[in-house]
Amino acid sequence: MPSTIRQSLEDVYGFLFCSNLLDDIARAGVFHKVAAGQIIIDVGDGVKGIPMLISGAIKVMRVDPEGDELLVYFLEKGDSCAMTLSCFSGEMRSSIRAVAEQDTIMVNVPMTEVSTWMSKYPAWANFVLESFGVRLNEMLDAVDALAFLNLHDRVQRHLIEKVKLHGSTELSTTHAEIASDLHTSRVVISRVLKQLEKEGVVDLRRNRIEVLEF
DNA sequence: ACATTAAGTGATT
DNA sequence: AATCACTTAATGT
Repeated sequence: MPSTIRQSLEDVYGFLFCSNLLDDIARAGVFHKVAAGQIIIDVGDGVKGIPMLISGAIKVMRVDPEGDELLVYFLEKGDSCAMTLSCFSGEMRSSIRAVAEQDTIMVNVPMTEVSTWMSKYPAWANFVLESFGVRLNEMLDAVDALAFLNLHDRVQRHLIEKVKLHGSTELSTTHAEIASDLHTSRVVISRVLKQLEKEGVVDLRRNRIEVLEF
């Protein structure tokens, strides 16, 4: 078991980190297997470390006081989450909700190690800073989409994102779920999807959307 | 066959 | 683009 964990770390992060650091991660990191749909962290939860994805995908979203959600970005294999990095000093609570988009394997690195390795391993410092930057940019993309794109284009973007993420043009999702991701109502998603179907962009069936054009 | 859940649609704001 | 108030279609028991 530990050897397979060490091996998957090697597979995903080996090109970035030396074997000493990989050993440290394997030793100090806490491994989690999360089933699709499961909430990994919720608004208000204490943040105990930074997650590093081994496989699968995680949906990161904002939640309004009524409990309605808005997708911010996805995390994939090799990604880390920047929001948790802002919890460096002191006890800070999560400002986002993270849900497993697929079955996911990840390792959680405790905050204490995150900071000691910053000075010990340049590659680690680089990784942390860079992933912070990438998250920030993805967040700006999400803001842009919200501010500048009409719903039609937002839906299309979202579908393409999902296709890339799942590595398949067959998406098993519902109109209601997309509506929740984009923070709108199911009825308008159904209408937008009907429109996209007329344009030949998608093929619609119950619980299934096939993206034909992207 | 019946109940439940997903999706389609016209009308209204 | 949102909401209401249905209708229709697909699926599970």
